[in-house]
Amino acid sequence: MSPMRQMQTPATLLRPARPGRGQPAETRDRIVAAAAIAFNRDGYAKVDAGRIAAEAGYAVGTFYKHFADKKEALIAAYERWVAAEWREIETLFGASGSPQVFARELLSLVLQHHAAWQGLRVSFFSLLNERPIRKVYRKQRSSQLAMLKSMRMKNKMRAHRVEDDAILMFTLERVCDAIAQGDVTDLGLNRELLEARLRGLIEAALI
Amino acid sequence: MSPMRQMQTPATLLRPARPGRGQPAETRDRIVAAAAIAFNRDGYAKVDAGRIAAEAGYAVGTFYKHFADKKEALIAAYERWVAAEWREIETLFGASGSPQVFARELLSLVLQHHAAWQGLRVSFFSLLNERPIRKVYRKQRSSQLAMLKSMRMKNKMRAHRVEDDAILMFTLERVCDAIAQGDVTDLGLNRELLEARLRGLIEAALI
Amino acid sequence: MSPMRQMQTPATLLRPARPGRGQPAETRDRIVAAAAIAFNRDGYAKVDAGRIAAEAGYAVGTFYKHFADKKEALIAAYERWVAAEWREIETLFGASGSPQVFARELLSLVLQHHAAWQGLRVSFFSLLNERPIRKVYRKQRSSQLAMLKSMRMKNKMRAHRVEDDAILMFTLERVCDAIAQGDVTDLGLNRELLEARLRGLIEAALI
Amino acid sequence: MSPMRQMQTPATLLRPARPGRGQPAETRDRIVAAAAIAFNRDGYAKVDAGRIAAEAGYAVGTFYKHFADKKEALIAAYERWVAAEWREIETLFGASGSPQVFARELLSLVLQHHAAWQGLRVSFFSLLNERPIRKVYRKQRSSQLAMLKSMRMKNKMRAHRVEDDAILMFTLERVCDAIAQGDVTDLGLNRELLEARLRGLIEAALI
DNA sequence: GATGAATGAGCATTCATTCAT
DNA sequence: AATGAATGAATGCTCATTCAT
Repeated sequence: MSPMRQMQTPATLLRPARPGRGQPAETRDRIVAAAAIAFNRDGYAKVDAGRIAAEAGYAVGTFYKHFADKKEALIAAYERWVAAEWREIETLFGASGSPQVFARELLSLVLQHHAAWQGLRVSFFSLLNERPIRKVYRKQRSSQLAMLKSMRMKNKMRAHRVEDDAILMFTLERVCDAIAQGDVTDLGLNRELLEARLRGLIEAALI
Repeated sequence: MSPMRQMQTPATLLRPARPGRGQPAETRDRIVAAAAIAFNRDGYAKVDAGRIAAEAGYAVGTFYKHFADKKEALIAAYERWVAAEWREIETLFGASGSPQVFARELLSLVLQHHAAWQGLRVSFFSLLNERPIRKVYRKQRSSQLAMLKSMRMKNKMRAHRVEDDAILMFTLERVCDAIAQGDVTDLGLNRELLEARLRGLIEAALI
Repeated sequence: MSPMRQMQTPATLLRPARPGRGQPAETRDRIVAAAAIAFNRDGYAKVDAGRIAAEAGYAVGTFYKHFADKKEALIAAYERWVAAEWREIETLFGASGSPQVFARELLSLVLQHHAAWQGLRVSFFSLLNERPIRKVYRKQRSSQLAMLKSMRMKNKMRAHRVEDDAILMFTLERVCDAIAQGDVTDLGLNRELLEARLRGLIEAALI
Repeated sequence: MSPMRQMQTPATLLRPARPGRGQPAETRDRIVAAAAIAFNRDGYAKVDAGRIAAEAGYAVGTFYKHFADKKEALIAAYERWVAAEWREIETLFGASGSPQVFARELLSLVLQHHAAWQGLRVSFFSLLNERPIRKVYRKQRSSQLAMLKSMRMKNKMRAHRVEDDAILMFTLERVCDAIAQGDVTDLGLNRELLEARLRGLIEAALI
């Protein structure tokens, strides 16, 4: 997971045989990472806390030291995933030049993320009717819209409606899911064209 | 086990009279209907076959006479829901006059359906990584695109790309979900404006 | 099952479409035959009454018209099997000449029967602790010993102890089971030698 | 679910104190012992894992921590039983003097074992057509034959065929089963004579 | 005599969670 | 901080049996 740490000191000196005790935050982090992978691979319902813990190198008890329940780990995994995606989007935005280039790179990024973490997304959305999940979901959405807005402002783009941002976001997300899940080719759609249309929508929003 | 009990009271008093035999198709239908409601209300994972059966007026065993497993009932419920929605859409399309009217009515219909069956949709999509669910899902999508196409043709609309239909469909669906789930107001978005934009997209597709 | 009946009259005149009503004894017989095959193939616990009925060409209800419960069908199937075996043994005994020939033919017959109906035997013996099964089992054993005795008497063989008959019977049965189940080759035993020894035991009993 | 309940009474009053953690091996052992007794008493099909666990002093879950399924517990119980029997036989063999004494003691031992564990044996053999059961069965048989051989060798007995050992083993086992199950007296056989014959066979094999 | 829809107790198995060590 | 043995409620599913038609 984090090969860097192991290079600083001989691993055997730092760690007593099994995982051993480390910074709580590190432990939590490893578990979140393992949870993300497991949920993504097998789906929320098919992964049990014990398995996540084991894959992170710990015992079940440790899992429950860090999370009140399984759901909490899912939330943490999802939040981390969203944060990572938006961090990259912001980087992209800061770096790129023309709207065309940005649109191309953004789409490519989103497609990649959705393809790689499809299962995690499905896991999260399958619990959307649970209070805490919904709450987190809305918080994310809200901050995404805010980011979009600030992105546009920084570039002095012309006034724009949040509603249009929202529609763009939903469309982009939904279509990328479809592409990532392979629906698109299965339905006989031309992926190139589809992507071109999406790029067009993004560009239009940036002017 | 305790044959004595049977002597104490006539069997007819002990049992609330069998529902009596009916057409298997009717029975199945009642169970599908009950399943749709239950999944929608509580979510796939929280409903057990026994409960569905009971709500339909039968015993568990009867459920399993008609469905190989819980998943099969979910599929049946979902298919029935989709079919109902598209039946109404077609009726609408046949009846309405101007694109404006049609767009307004279509949106209203879709919003209503999504609001009413949000939980069923989430239930279905939460199993999207299971082979049979995905298969059904794709079949549905495919036939929806075909319907869209034939709808456009009947009205001699100008040539149109399937890809654009697909994007419209995804956008409409996703935004309606968001509205139906209450995200929209929660995010401080103007629902009226949002709906207006969607109507605009629909109208544009119909010309 | 009984092709003869069908030759007397065009089947369509005699039988209303499906199995139709026939002599109760015939129906019962067909079910017993199907039960024997099913139990033998899948084992008592894995066969359900409905399946037996279906394989005999009837519905479950019919099964329970003829048998109080599943066990009863097993008993009937087993009894029929034992009866068949001993009928053949008696025929053999009546026909054959030298003890050597009889021993060879008897062994061959028993081996064949055990190999063909191993699963039925296991099914039956798995319920040996149930009262009715045990009762039937003892009745069978008893009449087998009686047959053995009368067989020996008819041939004016020298006085012999029932106990020796019993031991022979058990040995023959047990070793034939082992051979039929393939244990023998699996254990690296020489089947030819084993059979020779059994023939020797049979011959010794006949002198 | 109902946190209220926990406020009404201290948890310690509600729960009969956990058995506390013990060595996993000990736990497993207790469960195997309980399983042997339960299967022997009621038969494989009539015992459920929960009952076995309870009789061993644990909850169902603990049973499944140690065994993949019910079958596995049956296998463990049977293996333990066989091992115990052969351990005693070897002890007997090492200790005894004349073949006559050994034969008498061996027969007595086997009779006792079969009488006491008849139900466990029937349980095991009722699953003989399942792959894992058969495998275990053959392994047992194989090692039994090997033990017999080594026993004979240690005593410089004259060369002997494995096949004869096998026949002796099967005969002894089958007749002891019959005696243990009470068939013998029920069939009007003289148990003394029967046992005498068996002793004779054993002695003959030892010279 | 035959049917087969309906029943529901029964059972195997899982897994989130706890807590003594 | 970490462990992992133990818990037991929950759930999916089966199947012997009944009985109205």
